[in-house]
Amino acid sequence: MRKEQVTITDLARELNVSPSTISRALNNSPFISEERKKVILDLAKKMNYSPNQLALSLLNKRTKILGVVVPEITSYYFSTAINGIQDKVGSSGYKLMISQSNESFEEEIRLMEAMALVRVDGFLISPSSNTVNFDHFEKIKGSGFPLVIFDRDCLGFEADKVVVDDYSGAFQAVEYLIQTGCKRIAHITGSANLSTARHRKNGYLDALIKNNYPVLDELIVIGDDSSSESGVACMQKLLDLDQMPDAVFCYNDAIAIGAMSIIREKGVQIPEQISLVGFDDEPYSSYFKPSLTSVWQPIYDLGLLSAKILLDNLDFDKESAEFRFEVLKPELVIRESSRKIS
Amino acid sequence: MRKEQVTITDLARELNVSPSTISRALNNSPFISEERKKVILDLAKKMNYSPNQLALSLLNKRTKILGVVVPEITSYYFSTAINGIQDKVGSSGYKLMISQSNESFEEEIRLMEAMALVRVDGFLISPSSNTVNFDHFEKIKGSGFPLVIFDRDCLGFEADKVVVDDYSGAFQAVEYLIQTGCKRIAHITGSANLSTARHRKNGYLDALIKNNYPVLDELIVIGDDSSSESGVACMQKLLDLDQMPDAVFCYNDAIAIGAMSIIREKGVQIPEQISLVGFDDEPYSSYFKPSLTSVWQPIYDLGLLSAKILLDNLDFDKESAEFRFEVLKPELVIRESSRKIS
DNA sequence: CTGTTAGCGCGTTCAA
DNA sequence: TTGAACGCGCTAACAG
Repeated sequence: MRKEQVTITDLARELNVSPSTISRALNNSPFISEERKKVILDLAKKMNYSPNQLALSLLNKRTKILGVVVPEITSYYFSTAINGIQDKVGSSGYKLMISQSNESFEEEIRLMEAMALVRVDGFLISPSSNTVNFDHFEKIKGSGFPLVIFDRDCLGFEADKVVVDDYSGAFQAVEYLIQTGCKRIAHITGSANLSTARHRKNGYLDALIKNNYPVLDELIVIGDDSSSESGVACMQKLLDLDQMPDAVFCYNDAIAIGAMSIIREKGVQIPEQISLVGFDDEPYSSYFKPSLTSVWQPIYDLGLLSAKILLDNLDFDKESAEFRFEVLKPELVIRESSRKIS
Repeated sequence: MRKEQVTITDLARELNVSPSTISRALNNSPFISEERKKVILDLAKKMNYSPNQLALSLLNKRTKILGVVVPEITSYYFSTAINGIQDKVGSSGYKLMISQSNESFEEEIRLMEAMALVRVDGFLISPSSNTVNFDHFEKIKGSGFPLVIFDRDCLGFEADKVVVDDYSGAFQAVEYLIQTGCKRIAHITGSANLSTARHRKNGYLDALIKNNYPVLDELIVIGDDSSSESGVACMQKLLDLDQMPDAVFCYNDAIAIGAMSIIREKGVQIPEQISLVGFDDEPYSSYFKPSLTSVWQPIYDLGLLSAKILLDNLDFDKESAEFRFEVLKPELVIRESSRKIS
């Protein structure tokens, strides 16, 4: 059976004083005698009293809870970002309400509405890949909830945003492939609805163009999702071309790992015949054989900074200050799956 | 600036009726005329009214929030369990407050206390590897919070528990190694404080004993943690022995992956010279070269079932019913890193 | 220094 | 059918 909690009224009755006196003692107000305070504090401890945050939240209109919505929690990427978020807000006494949209637009709306009802103090959102309009964000923002968008940008929606410079990461990677002498560089891209996928693809395209490489449609493939299985399927297509590519830049490591397995299966040598580059630099990527060249992202810092910005906005209500747009720099990590610069 | 929320009082004033009438309309009580109800509902929608869960929680003494504490959210293992939990409770309108202890005992206590203050309706806990006593669990339980322990058992603490049969998984794996002709089977174990590590080690030991294999201390190594880096270090020790093992059963896949890399580096063949078996069956494990033989765990189901049990306990206050102890069965997945049965 | 009053937003008595 | 009163647990304003 649920035990009744001890309230200040209980303490007050026990000591024959008023609840406010108890309250004062508990919050060490100056307007109370030391001896009384001591007695009250002792009793509180003895009776195992703890304040009811619900009542306080109702009173203060702040819950000290932050809402976090990510596409999926099972990915190394987003769980690391959450890691950064928690490390930032934990010390300030904020708790996290976390949910995953599973890349569903409707679910994202549902989750945010539920969190709004709980009166979270603010939102940290990484939109789903199927989020096609931002009415729900506007509504949340319009209701006065501070909101920070992270990792995935939403064009046309104004808010504080923290993202990684995917374009630059992709550009670096592809230019590196060019420098190592690769001639036919393919790209396995992600959902066109993802800002990250678009930017990485643009980085790929611009690196080709800048170096006077032709852009060949047959060398750009898109899979059903961003999984290793999809990587296998996409790579299969590339291997089946009349002329195989001699390098593949993948949207992420999962795809690259899938690609690696099918390349190996076909007896094609990495990196001698095909150079392979991923994106994300997941922990296991350095343990593959050959170890995977990839673009490392400051994803923990991304979580940290997003949380910091949200906390800043919580402190003083900003009326219409300009929004922050922070871009973090990724870094190419060169390993064995790509050729060396000759 | 934070916008004031619309309350039933606002609606009442607008319509010149009492707040209770509004309340009745909103909760479609039978004691209200249809026309009034319609007017009120329309206005509520127009004014964008939404009920304040805080006030309701205070009144009902239930928040519809569940507290989840895991050692680390960044692991595939725990994030998948959380996945199962959310899928189970989401449809019932429960929200999740999730935190990671980072394997810290003190942090675990702190987090649970914070959640208790928020008055979560119940707890789903996977204890940290440094949780040496269960006073905090007893306290939480004593305060009337329903509590389910999952994945990692805590001996001596009575509660509903859902775990995986690590012993059986390990036993299966090692017996399989024996069947394939391995003679010197080593084990890289995890922190002795983890029930999972103890059970897997016992499974290893018993499989040896049952098959009249000697138990050799030099073949059992323990690392600093359960990471791939640790796997490298532990495997190094095994390779440095006068007589190298011909099989290694690892506490988890991360360790096995590390071990695999150093084995390969030394030019030792897998599985011809050394068979390698992991535990967890992480998504990437099948993509390694050679692909990793591992013990798959029903971790999503573990989350699902834990959540189900917690929800069951929430419905009707059980006074002193016996606790449930659910054990899920793991499965050996045979791949290329181990020899075949001849 | 201390007690009383009021109210955060809501649902549930009880009376009308 | 409706409204007034009350209370969930707490703090702040006011009065002593």
